[in-house]
Amino acid sequence: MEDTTIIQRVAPELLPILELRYKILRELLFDQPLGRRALASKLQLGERIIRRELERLREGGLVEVGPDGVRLRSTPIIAELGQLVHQLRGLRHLEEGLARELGLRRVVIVPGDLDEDPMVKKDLARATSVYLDKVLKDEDVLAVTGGTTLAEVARSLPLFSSKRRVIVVPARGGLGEEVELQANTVAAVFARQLGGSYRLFHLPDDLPEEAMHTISNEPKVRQIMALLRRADYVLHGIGTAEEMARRRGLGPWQMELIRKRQGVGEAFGYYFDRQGRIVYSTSSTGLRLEDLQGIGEVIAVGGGKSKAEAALAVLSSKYQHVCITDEGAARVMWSLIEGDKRISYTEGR
Amino acid sequence: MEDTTIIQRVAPELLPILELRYKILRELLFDQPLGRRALASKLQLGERIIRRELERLREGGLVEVGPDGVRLRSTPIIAELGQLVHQLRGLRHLEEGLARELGLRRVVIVPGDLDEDPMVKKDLARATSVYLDKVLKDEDVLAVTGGTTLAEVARSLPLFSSKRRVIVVPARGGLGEEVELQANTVAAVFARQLGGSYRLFHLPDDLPEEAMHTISNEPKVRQIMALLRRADYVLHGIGTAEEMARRRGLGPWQMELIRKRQGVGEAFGYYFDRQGRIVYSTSSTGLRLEDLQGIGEVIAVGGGKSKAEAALAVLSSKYQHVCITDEGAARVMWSLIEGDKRISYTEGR
DNA sequence: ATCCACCGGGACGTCTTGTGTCCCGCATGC
DNA sequence: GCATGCGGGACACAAGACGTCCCGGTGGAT
Repeated sequence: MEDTTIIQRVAPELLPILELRYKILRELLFDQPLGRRALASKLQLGERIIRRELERLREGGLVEVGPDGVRLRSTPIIAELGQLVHQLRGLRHLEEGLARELGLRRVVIVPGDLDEDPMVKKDLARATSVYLDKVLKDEDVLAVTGGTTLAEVARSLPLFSSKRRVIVVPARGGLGEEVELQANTVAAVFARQLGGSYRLFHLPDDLPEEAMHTISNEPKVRQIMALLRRADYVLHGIGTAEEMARRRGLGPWQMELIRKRQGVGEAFGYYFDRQGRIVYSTSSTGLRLEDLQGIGEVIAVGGGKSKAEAALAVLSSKYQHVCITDEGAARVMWSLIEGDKRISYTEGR
Repeated sequence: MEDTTIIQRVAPELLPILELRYKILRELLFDQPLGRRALASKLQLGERIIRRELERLREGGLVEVGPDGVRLRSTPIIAELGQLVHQLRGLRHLEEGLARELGLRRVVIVPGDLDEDPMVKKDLARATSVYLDKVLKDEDVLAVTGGTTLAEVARSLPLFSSKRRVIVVPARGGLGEEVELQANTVAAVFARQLGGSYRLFHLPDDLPEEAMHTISNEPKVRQIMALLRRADYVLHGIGTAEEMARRRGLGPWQMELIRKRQGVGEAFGYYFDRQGRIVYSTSSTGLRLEDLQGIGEVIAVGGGKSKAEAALAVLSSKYQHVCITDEGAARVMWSLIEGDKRISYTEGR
């Protein structure tokens, strides 16, 4: 295991420290001597912060301080520090790049590839719980879908630092899958692990539209729908169009249509092409896509190279705010984005 | 340059953090689950400290916390962390080992070997100024000898974080060397750099004993001697017996006597063998060896493989409290100590 | 020679974080 | 049922971080 990997796991707080000092040293590489007010201004940092950091850099023999400002004492180490920072940042670059390209608030990437290592699902789950632990507050409403990833997330919730009195609601109805993977069950496990409460949704997710209309007038259903629409957080898995079409029991002509229209990703019964455009939809009970616009934060979770295209499709729909994925999927997404840019550039010439 | 070397220079504060976390994880390797009060007790640390560290280790996925205590989640990383800590400690082990073996309060080692790289003298000087910066207070009295190393130290004093109103006194008289290397000059440069004051010692260091007696009754000389005897710190260089005998102008029969008696190191006109026993002495003006016993802290500075034996001789005399040296000298000192131990062991059987 | 701009160092008040210590409810073993 | 150890919560106090301002020094421009 690389030293940088150990440090990332054991003392991740080193990175911001090194980043800051590298920033200062690099600035001095371009222009020296500089005073700390000038450095503070250039780097948009507090004067006191710069003073503290310069003190430490001086103690380490990297700079010397004179009446006219600060000078470097050792320049070769700066490039090597830059490389170290880059290594420690590791997936941080990719996280930030994808967040920027996809217009997301946050991307969290765990090492590995779910396609190659099933244990990565546990890491995805752990990262999701850590994230939720940071954002969830008492009395928040959390809507969750089903599926294997979210079931694993639910099992990981003991990682929470403290009980949280949230209301957990299934974001969709049952899909005829194993009871353990249904949104109802996931919601119940979530709630129990968090010390909160939950509401159940005793409906299938694939009713005919007429029945859907009739049932949506039921008071209980309206109540759950109202709760769902004001959820603070929605947590949902990412599926490929093909996989989800099969799970929803779509017929061959429907699947052919989706394929023909190049649908690759699915969420909430909607099928998206690579650009995030809806190419097909099935009615579904529970939250609909347009309901997501009123949600505080929509978190998509999923990993594995094979799901990268689906993830990109779903995320390009601009309904999500946060994505938690693995390195395998992230790298493929990045390549696809880069490829898209090259095509756009070629088309523009 | 190794990553660990970069970290040592740019963010040395990482080491105590990793050491602490390694300590906790290693304890759990032996015995788990453990509660934080038990860990606090075993490791002699505050309960709140342990709680904070466990929180971070939990966030990093290294441990999991249950109602019955803390368990490890990932054991292979612990051995690797141990190796990383060992690497980061670098010369710290040698510093602590030598301090222990020589009964010193502190040993400071800078990388490199003065015999191979003259720049190491600058590093020795820098380390000495950093050390003095930490210990010197206003109104302290500092006695300094001469020589090239201390002249370099004097030039390095701008590294001090703030002016210090200390009184600097030459610890000995002139030796007929270049004026720049004389204790008087070194003292003056020290004082000027520190913003303090200094006293001069207008005497040669190698007067005949009768003249020494006569002059020691002079009021001015008595005054300086009184000041020297109550010095808070003495800073002196380390010389080989041969080199110093030559500088002091000793005759061939005297040098032969020192050699015959296996004198290898010299300080304050005293010549020591490997065990720190005095094998010869010349009268000298200024501080005498026995005066050192009343000094708060005696700091010896010197480096280079070729001086290791001399350093060991001087330090074995038990007059010093702190030693600042380089890695070249330190490693040879360590080997000599280990060799002494083997000889003692063999002789004991 | 004077003025101005920038420098480092000093310092103070406020805010944030760290730490020691204690307590509560839970779980387990006897 | 009791004792012991657990994690989590919380509070008071201590320590450190930070923002902000000021002073004297330095050097360049006029």
